[in-house]
Amino acid sequence: MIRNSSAPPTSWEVARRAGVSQSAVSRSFTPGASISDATRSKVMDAARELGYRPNAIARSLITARSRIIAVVMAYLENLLYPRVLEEFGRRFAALGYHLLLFTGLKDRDSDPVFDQIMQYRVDGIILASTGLSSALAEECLAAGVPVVLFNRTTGRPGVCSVTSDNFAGGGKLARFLVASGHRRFAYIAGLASSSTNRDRQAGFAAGLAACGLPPPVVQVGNYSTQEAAAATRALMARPARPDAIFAANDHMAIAAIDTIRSEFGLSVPGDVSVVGYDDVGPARWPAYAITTVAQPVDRMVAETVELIMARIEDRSTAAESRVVGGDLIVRASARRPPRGLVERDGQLLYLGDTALPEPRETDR
Amino acid sequence: MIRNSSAPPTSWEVARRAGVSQSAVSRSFTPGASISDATRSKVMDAARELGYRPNAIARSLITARSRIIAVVMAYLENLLYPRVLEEFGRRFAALGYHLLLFTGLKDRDSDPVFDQIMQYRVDGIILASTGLSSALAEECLAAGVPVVLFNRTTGRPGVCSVTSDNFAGGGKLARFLVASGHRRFAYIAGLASSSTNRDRQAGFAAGLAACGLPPPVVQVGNYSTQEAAAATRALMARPARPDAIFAANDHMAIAAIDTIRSEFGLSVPGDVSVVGYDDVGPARWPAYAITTVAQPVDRMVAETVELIMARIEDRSTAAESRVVGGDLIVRASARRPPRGLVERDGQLLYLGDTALPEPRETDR
DNA sequence: CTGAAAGCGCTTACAG
DNA sequence: CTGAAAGCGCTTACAG
Repeated sequence: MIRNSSAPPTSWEVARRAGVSQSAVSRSFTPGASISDATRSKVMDAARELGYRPNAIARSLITARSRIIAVVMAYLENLLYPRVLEEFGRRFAALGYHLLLFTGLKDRDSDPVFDQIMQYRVDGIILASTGLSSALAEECLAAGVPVVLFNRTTGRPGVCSVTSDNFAGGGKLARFLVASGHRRFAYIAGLASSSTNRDRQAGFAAGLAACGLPPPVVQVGNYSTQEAAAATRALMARPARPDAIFAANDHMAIAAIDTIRSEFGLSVPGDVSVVGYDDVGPARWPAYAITTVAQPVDRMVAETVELIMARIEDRSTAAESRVVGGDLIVRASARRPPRGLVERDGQLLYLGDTALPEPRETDR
Repeated sequence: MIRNSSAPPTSWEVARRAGVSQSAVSRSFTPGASISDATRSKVMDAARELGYRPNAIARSLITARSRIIAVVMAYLENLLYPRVLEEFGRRFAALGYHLLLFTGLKDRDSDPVFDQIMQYRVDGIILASTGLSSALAEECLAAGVPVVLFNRTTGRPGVCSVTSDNFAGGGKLARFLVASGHRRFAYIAGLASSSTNRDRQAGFAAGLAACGLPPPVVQVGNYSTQEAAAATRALMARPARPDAIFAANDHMAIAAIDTIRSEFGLSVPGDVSVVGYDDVGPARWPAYAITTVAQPVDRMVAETVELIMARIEDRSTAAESRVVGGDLIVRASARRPPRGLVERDGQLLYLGDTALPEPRETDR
């Protein structure tokens, strides 16, 4: 590999060495371009000798396609998101797209972040774990850049989103806990600004209502370990201690279980049942064994990629909200109901009890 | 905001609207460029009206600086890496740099990944969690792109790296366990190709040797939950069951603890002590409370950023390997020694026992 | 199939 | 301080 300077070689240098035009070099690296085998192989030889790689930046400029997708994922502490990120990495790599990651941001102003994203002329934007979702989505819409909200929705129509069926999931958990004989229900809420949190809570309350029960006592955990622990303390200090706690995600359910066991010396599920949402890795660890509603990450990522790619192909494609279902996976953090359990693929699922009423969206 | 077409406005359009030259527009967006306040404010007004943002792609092409850093992080399952990623995001954003993330890759060939990275003409590369480190580092070196290995080293001199002092950490754990009266030592190894794993093991063995003890029994866990569980089973099935297990990282220590408790019905640390490495979030969860050596993530990230930026400024800067120390944090997963414990910042640390010999690098 | 040429949207000497 | 112009490294009609 011969290199005359420290700068990477250009298509002109390859052209000179191969004895062809610069256009021929470009065509050799463009799948489907009209070029003879003989020319292409001369070019490829020269390219190899020089260590040439097409400059994606220059290509982006002329084609107005960067093949870069911005992913905004402010917080990675909840293991759901790292898993999601890996899956996005895999899928987009297979399509020849790359990920520009915006993480570790404090939730202040959305404008600077958005400016950065737009300056790189990304082909699409995925908004996952961020308090900025709504504001950013708004700006993307105005700028005409394809955007998909992942694991959240916004009131604004015209914005694509992919979520699991949080309302139904909350309802399933309510019926599961009622069927297991619990009587005093509590909910540890996530961020108030999160649609996912609101839907889970609404579904939970609707599920209880359908069974003739009042809404749960609510304490706010804001998806944070510290705040969820504090919320648990507040709940456990009540005169009428709850016997079933639904934490808006597994990450907070872990904090709740730890707090109940280590600070109150009580047993989970002996004294109080705790259920979560997501089915992240630690939910499966024997120390927690959380009964939870699974979010089908692979499926959700696949749908998101599909929505983004369709809108990159054709920007006028109408907005769409995809909702995918998730199973209630029964483990050991909550007392179990006498019936309705089914084993599938080595996992115990709760499919419901026909004796119990099913809440509907209209109950919301 | 007026927009005539769907394409974002260019500096020419801003120039026309502001009644100045295109150069003036460019200068208005270049900090330190020579431009009058009057002209700049005319330009800024026009830019705001049109929704103009400089095209970073075009800028990159002409300046030969993309302000993009590639981060290769194949696996995010170990929570250390998401935390590291967030910190990189924060620090590079503050410097006006962006992260192109390569994750979710299977460890096959390094070439395709490297090709992708190079096509975007990134200004620097950080190689963190990947089996491809050595091969990729080699290619970066050949291509003259600044590269820093994070949490690993390569035999090759000339490659920058940032690690914690894994050898010393392994030694500290050995002395800690010896001082606590353990006699039968085991090591659950990470990937054989990982320098971090090798250093921890070497330090552990050297620490034991300095106390006149033989090397630990070794089973390989390859940093995987499944394999670490299998390794634990193999260790616990031995006639002379170990009374102290050092898992090469916390992620595997968790699997070991779960396996010992749930499959063997034994107590940690009552029947067997388990120690780890990293001090990731779950190590602090009461259910595990892992005694572990902390990796000072913020410090390691800061050093990495410093190394990368210095080499972006001046490519001829000589390679450097930075090693930062980490404390042994004492929690409840291992029996404690009678002395040498000190409380600092609300954490219990093991500072060593002067009665015990300290292993040295030369013992390796 | 091939090459000469225009142009993507900027930055930056250069001359005034 | 300002503008005209060259040029970054490509893609892609256009003409042959």
